[in-house]
Amino acid sequence: MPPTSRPTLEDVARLAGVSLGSASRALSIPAQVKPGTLERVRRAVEQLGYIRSGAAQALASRRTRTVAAIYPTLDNPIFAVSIHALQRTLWELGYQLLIASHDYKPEREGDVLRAIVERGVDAIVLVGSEHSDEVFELARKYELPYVLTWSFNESKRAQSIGFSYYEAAYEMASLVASYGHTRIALCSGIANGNDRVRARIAGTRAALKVAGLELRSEWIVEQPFNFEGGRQAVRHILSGKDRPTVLICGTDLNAVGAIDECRSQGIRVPEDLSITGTDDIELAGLVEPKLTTIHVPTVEIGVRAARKVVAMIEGAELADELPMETRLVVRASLGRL
Amino acid sequence: MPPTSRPTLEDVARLAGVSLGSASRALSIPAQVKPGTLERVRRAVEQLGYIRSGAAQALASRRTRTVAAIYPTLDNPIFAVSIHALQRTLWELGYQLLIASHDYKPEREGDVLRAIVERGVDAIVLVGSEHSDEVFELARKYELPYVLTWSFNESKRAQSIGFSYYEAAYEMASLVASYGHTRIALCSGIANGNDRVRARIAGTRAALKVAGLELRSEWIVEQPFNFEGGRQAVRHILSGKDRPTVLICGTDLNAVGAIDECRSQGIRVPEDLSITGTDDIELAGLVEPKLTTIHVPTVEIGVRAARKVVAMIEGAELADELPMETRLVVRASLGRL
DNA sequence: TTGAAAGCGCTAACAA
DNA sequence: TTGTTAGCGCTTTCAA
Repeated sequence: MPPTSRPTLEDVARLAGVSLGSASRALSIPAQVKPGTLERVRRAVEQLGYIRSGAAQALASRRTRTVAAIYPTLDNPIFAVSIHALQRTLWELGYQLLIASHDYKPEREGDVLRAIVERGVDAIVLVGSEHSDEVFELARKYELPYVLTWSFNESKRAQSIGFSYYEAAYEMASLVASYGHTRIALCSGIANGNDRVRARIAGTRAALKVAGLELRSEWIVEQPFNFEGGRQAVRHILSGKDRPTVLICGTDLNAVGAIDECRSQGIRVPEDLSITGTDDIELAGLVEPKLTTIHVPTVEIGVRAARKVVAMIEGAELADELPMETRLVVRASLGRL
Repeated sequence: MPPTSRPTLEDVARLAGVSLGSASRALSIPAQVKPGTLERVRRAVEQLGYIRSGAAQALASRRTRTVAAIYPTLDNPIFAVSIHALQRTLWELGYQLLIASHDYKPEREGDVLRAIVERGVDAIVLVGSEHSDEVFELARKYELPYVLTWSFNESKRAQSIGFSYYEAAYEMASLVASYGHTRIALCSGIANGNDRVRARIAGTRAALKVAGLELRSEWIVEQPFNFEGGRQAVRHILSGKDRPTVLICGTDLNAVGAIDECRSQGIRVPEDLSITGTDDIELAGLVEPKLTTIHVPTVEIGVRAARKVVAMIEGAELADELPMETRLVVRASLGRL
């Protein structure tokens, strides 16, 4: 017979014949409670099917045991995989994940964060290192620990878990140059409010400069990170009178879309146009031709972000993070000239 | 100068020169407050940078304005897209999304739900109609409204938002039979604890029966819903002495994996083996050959689940749901015999 | 190790 | 329309 309304800790204490305080301690700090008492509380909990009230607990303890994450979007596979790892790891550590997105509209992030703060969380996970002042102020004001993910930054002011987009882009551009390409286009993603995109452009440009090459501004194509963005990029570079021999894409999604557009326009990859990606999603090894890309530690970012953020909440000693490794994956979509 | 600690409603009331009650009402039910009072409260809120405490609000009002969703996994694109829509719609309706997964281990779902109930949410979104008794009991005991998504079921006992997997599978199998295939294999997904998979098998079998065909048990391959599962399915059906002429896949992910395996084994699609998918993810139109598949209302499921669940929370009148439409998408991967 | 009691910050019923 | 006040269910001193 379940009681008509949700049992409270007081019900548990009464049934167990102990005080409210002891019942609370039995659940939260069992080490401070005699085995006998513990056992009686345990039995009462079981008998009543008691479940703590998170709201009351949160109000009294000022801890919610939940972490919020704000992503640009949830439906990019790179984020979906990482979010999955984040959620699993948080779960193992005893935390829940509250999730939100701003659809690549950085200006909305403040509102989203405000709603989340109102809801109550112990810490937040953000993507990238560029956020509005409002975001950082809110975090400071409410003493919310946060970790910046995906892009690693040296600055000691914030914890970050990720890799250097600059370095990754530099490596790819160097590889492309070493294959003899001189006319190089970049499908970079949309730079506004996105530090990763800007780092990618800068890294690409730097590597080309070392090779004595130039990244022409008309060949930097800003497109969303999806298949269609890749298609558009191909259309764009084909519309000029001069044509590049390679298109470096900021995500594999763009690259796959670009390959598809080439196929429908009868352009051979890599013979007529080489295409490279970034991320090394599973699909990269499945398309024809297989994608030359950069492997990034998608799952590991989720796992480490979870651990880091929990460590911050719990006031643990924080090891200094190092930038994570990326790795060129050379496959057929990049040809030699 | 931000105050040293988070301002409370009492601080707001004091600054505005009104009572705590009025301040609360100004925020929650502004219609019951005089414009002048409202304005003073509004200014005090702004001046203090006040943000409500969700925990206190939840404790006093017994509402968290949070909805939980439990998915098998977050990194299947079909779920990622739907979750994104769910989150967006909930956000528009003023609710936050707490998200969890059980990695296709239905037996873990009870534990996950327990933790969520403890955390406190106003309602839950579940995938499929098959759940452990524990799940339904928990929902009942804590009077948690829930909606079952993806698979539509007639039963009036629960609200569901989705389509008929049986019908969808039936249509696909009918199409396949009408193309002259008689030796038909099915990569179904893993049936244990998954009503959608079982409905798919039943629907396929029923359609074939009408066509005078049989679905051989050795050609029902249970594999996870990912690329590798599709690859394995191809290996499996090639290992028998008798070979099917078509492989119907339960997800496009399987189908794409299957196509890839065929390519690496030198099997032509659809000449040597036809392959069909389910879901009509964006990728389905990008692979070679393009996938014959079933379009399912991925985004719409997320949107309607959000609306339904909020309606239930807010005690609104619930319209009867109808099964959602699916649609065959015929492309090149299915050949005629 | 335990019990008593004072909040945590808000909502909602009631009275004015 | 507003103010007053009693909780919501827990944690956490403090004393015993």
